[in-house]
Amino acid sequence: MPDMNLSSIHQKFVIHFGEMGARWGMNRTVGQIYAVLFLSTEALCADDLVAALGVSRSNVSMGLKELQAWQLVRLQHRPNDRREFFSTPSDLWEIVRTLIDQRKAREIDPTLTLLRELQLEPDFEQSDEHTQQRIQQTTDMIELFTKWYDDMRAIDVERLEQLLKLGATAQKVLDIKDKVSKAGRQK
Amino acid sequence: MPDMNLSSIHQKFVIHFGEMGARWGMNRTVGQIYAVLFLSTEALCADDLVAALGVSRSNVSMGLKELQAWQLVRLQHRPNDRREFFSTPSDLWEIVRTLIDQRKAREIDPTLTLLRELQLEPDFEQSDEHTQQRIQQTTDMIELFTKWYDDMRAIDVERLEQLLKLGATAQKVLDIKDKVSKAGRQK
DNA sequence: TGTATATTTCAGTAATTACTGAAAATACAG
DNA sequence: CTGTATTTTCAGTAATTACTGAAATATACA
Repeated sequence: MPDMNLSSIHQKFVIHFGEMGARWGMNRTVGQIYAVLFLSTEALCADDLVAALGVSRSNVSMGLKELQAWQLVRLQHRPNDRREFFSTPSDLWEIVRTLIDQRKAREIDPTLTLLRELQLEPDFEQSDEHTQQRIQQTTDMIELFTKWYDDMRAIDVERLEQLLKLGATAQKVLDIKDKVSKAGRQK
Repeated sequence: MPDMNLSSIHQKFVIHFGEMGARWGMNRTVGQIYAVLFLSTEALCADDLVAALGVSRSNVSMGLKELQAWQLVRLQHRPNDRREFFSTPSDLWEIVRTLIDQRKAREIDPTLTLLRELQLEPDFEQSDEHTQQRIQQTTDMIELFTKWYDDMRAIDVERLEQLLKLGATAQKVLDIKDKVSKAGRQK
């Protein structure tokens, strides 16, 4: 990182998210571009990012393309300026949702597709019990998680936050519900 | 993949998890080793994996080391046999928990540490409002998720499964709880 | 249309990561 | 100890991925 005319805080944040980005299927530069945009008060153009990060213009261009593919950045224009300016959604929940959606689409969904295909193959029934079980278990678990996630996606942020905060307490509430319905059935 | 004397089902599964492994901070071979162990009825030794995957002995050795670091495989010995045999936990929930724990420890926890450090820096107060907010928001969100996950970790699998299956329904139950407690307060 | 500005593409190169084979270390039975 | 089976280490190499600069393309508008 040669340049980086960023404050100490920004610099540390950007470097960290560069490293993290690398673990998340993006690369360091992509992570860093995102971090700069995330902390920036206003939308930035490609050259701003070149200045901030000290990487080549073409690298920034490719990085922005990738971030657009992930739907993690917004593109906007200014009057009398033909440059493109980029920003991140101000709502962090939206960012997190997008991230999960994208990773789900790239990793979970193809896996689920494969697992279902395997179960339909003629060989499947002939494979050993254990293999069948493993594939079934995995399918079931992914379906459980994805259905749950779809549900969570649908409810509004405030309630979702409430629900997450409750954590294990929720379980206690459900126990009560359970007892009540059992009692109902016994009548 | 030269060798692979695996059934068609196993082969497809193994190749897929190899590709996925690569996106998950492991590499292809590590993913493939894991997949073979996951589907195997019995524990396997390093040479079994060499035979199954057609990669070098040293590659398998390194892969197994990494899987042990992730705590994703179990090591066991057989009487009158010096070799080490490896297997995966039979309980898929345990595997998933380990995976989440490990990724949390490698990605989330260091990020949280950094964010907290940034907030303690003298520069923090001087940075612009937006930056402060972003860092605060991110910290809060990570804390929300990690606390929720800790809660979920603590409850037993059966109830967790029940809770996940409820999904958005849980929210309705909580609404009722909410109304009840409000009514109580009004008394 | 031409020109200035902005963005993208891409071949070449740099950097990183993965893999191998050979040698070294370890474990253990006799 | 000695010999043998097993695992690990590591230097060298292969493969992959990231990055750059230059050229090509696109865009706006005079």
